[in-house]
Amino acid sequence: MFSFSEENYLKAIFHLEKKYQAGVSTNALAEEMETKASSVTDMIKKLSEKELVVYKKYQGVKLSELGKKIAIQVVRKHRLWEYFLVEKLDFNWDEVHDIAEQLEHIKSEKLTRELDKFLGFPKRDPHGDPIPDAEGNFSVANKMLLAELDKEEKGICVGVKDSSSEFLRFLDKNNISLGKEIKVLEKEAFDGSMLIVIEERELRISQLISNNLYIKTQ
Amino acid sequence: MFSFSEENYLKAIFHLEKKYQAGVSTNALAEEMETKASSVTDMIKKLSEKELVVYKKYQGVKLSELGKKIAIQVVRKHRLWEYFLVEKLDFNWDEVHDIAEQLEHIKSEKLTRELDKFLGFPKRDPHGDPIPDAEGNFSVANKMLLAELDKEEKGICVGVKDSSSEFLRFLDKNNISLGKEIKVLEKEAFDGSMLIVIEERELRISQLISNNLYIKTQ
DNA sequence: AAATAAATTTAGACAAGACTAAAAATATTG
DNA sequence: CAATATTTTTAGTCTTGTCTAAATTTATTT
Repeated sequence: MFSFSEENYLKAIFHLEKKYQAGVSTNALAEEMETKASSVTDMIKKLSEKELVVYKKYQGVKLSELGKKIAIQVVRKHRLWEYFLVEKLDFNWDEVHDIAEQLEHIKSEKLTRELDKFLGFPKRDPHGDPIPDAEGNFSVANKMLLAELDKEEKGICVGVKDSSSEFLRFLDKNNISLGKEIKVLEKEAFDGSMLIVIEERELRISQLISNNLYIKTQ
Repeated sequence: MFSFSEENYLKAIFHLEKKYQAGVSTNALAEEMETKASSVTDMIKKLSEKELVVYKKYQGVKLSELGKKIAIQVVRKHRLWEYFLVEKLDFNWDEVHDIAEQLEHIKSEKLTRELDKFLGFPKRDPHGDPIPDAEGNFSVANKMLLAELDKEEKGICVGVKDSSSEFLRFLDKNNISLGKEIKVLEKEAFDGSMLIVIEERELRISQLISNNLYIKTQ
């Protein structure tokens, strides 16, 4: 059907469209794909001929309806496999990305459906990102950054913005993980740090941390 | 590490070596890989340069120790995934081959180890073929063809020789599946057909069938 | 608004893996 | 054992996806 490379481009455009609704620039895509701008131009032309993207020279690129559909299926597979690796094979949530990058390209609708069923139709992957259903619908999450919470407000940890191994290990070390409730006790205006309660423990975290933790509020 | 194509060639040579111990011919490999002899020559040269195979012009090809190790790992992954698909995702044993052909190339030693553990270290895949362990050892199977059994002998169905969908569906229809005991009641010298008992049912099967069913004897 | 800077595209090249057609080596046969 | 047939290899081409370097377009300055 579509090559790994084509699928990776579609997925990258899908993610970048959130930030650049007007159209994803060649350079932004090149950076995301860790390749050169000229290679991106080449690939965009091919995707455009296949009507997977809408492209006008020098104007950036957007996904077509078809392109978006395919991108979402790749994202769906990626996140289902991540869930599988963590929940069934005891992987740590900072180890699964590279393997899921491979597994997301396995072609079999039935496999994806059956995997979803086997996992109990999970709604979020181990990083808290929503898993689209078979039709491509996200059961949307009103997640926000912990940093946006005010004093005395609370929420449930549902994901991370920065998913680097370093950050994930920091969270593990401090026993911050998905599903746990976090309450803000104090916010320090001076440096943006906050004092939080998690599992009865008080913890002071810097703004860098609270800016990279997603929580779901009631 | 190695490309999908390289891994597929190594696997094909591994399988063909059972039949052609003296060396696998270019044509045999071309047929197995469903490609042209000239393409095979090209690839063999590359594998030879990487010391994955031993090759002398016009003399056929054999796996090196390294090549064999890699081939066995691919076979291991293929069979573990087949087992996963049938046992965990409720696939039928005639549906899993094409998907396992894709999954066998996923690169992660940890994934393979964890999958093996998750599945309970199975010894045979759904077609009855042995699954090598992490070190590449087959816990060998003394399987034989049902056709080789004599009157009044019995065995346990452990696999198929022909794994075409047609054959597998025939078996399902007649409720012949892995793990079931089969006893030979009569053998007809004239046409090679036999009368067997399986789960208290008597069934007459042709020699074509008994020649394609592997059983394990005590 | 011209001049410079930045972004993007084009042109030409390369590696992997495949193909066709032709040449060379090995096998088989009368 | 020469003649024919078969197998295998070589030579040259193609596609995919990438690259560098140069050209072109758009954006930003002064």
